[in-house]
Amino acid sequence: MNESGFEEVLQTFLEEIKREDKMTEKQRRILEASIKLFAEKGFHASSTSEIAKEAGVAEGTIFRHYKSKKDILIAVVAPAITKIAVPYILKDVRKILADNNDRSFADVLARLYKNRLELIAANEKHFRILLQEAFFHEELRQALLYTVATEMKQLASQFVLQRIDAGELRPLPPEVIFRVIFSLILGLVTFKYTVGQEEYRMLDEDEQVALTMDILMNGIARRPEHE
Amino acid sequence: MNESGFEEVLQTFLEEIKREDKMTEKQRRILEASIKLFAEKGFHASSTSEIAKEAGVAEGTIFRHYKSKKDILIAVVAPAITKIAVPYILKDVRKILADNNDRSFADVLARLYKNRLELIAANEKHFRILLQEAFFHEELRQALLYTVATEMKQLASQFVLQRIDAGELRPLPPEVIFRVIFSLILGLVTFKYTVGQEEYRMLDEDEQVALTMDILMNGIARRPEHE
DNA sequence: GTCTATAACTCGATAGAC
DNA sequence: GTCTATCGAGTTATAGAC
Repeated sequence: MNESGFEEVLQTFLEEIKREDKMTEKQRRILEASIKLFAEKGFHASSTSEIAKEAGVAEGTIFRHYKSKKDILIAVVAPAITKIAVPYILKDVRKILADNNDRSFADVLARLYKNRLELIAANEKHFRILLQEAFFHEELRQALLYTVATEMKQLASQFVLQRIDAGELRPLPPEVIFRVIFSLILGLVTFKYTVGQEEYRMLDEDEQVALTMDILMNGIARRPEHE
Repeated sequence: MNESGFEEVLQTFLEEIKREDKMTEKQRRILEASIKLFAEKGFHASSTSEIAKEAGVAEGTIFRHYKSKKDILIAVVAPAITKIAVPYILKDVRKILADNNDRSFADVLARLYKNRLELIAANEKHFRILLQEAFFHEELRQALLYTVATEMKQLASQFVLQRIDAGELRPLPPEVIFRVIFSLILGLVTFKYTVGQEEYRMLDEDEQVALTMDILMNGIARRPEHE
């Protein structure tokens, strides 16, 4: 899974634009260069002169098409997020949830967790920048949240409800279950990329995921044995 | 709890410095102004001229004491984090873990969660900036992590081990339990401040905490009834 | 309080398409 | 000729630096 990296998806996106839009050649190159530079170094660290140079156009040309630098961001990067980043982020989730109806909930989730960790490891730099920019710019935050969060929640809730109906899970509010599942992956990622080095290596990643799944399914409370 | 806000703790810190340190009056004022401005608007948004103005010194004076703006950040703000922010963040945690030895684990945790949500709600702006700057500057990230994370983990692990020994919790690796507990509060906070408005209000905060505790203690798996 | 660099942004000149 | 996309030197502001 994740055979196609971010760059390839981006390429497809750019070809689509070329085909369908009535942009000039230069305008397309500005757009392309902006996405590239913003994704590489972030919005703030990319100057308009760099964008111009990368796109092979004069700096003035940029402002003929976009009235400010922020305009490039919201007019160009926000759609790119919803059209590139979001499908890319969700692609595997759909596949994993759809293809594994016969597996146990814990098993599906373990796959999902490992896949998320792989996805982030493979695109660490892009995630950093996306996170950083989302922190700064309300427009991008919304582009991300109202697509990724909403859709992921929907996918997960549906899956959870199925499993509740099947008697595999306790009948808890699905949005709470989703939040807990999401929290645990968020925590795994956070620990991996912050405290990371020292203690994270004490247990390997698979063990961390397995133990987390165990706690998610069974809780941490000791309970009286059955017999 | 949390009677004393961030500003008061800062004040105490500044008075201490005045008393004990052999800094010049101007140097102290630069430090004071830097912390104030960085905490208010963040590092990037605060210019050296603003700092100079706020401190009532010439801009040149700043560069006599610190060779660059980033120097101010790591030489002045990093210590301030470990001396102000960290004790402030940990204060209530200590109290809650120490004062509640007779209560159930779930009960203590629920108190802790509610307290953390209160702490963040009361200092939302400062947390935002701290998070943002930690994201950018390795030095601050370390100042935070290697004090907050380490100490909090130690406090929590100790508490968890007690409860494992007492037979209240399953004998799982305490660092994993800590990570899960931490993840869940991180998730609660993240949801509150992002997707927040819509669905978070469907269940009130106390209910969210209670359900999260329930899942943490008992898991989400349906199990055969005892009888 | 001056200096230098660099950021975002402007605008008159230009040149090829029709 | 005119129109429109383009160029790029120049403007203004503000940063950090000393």
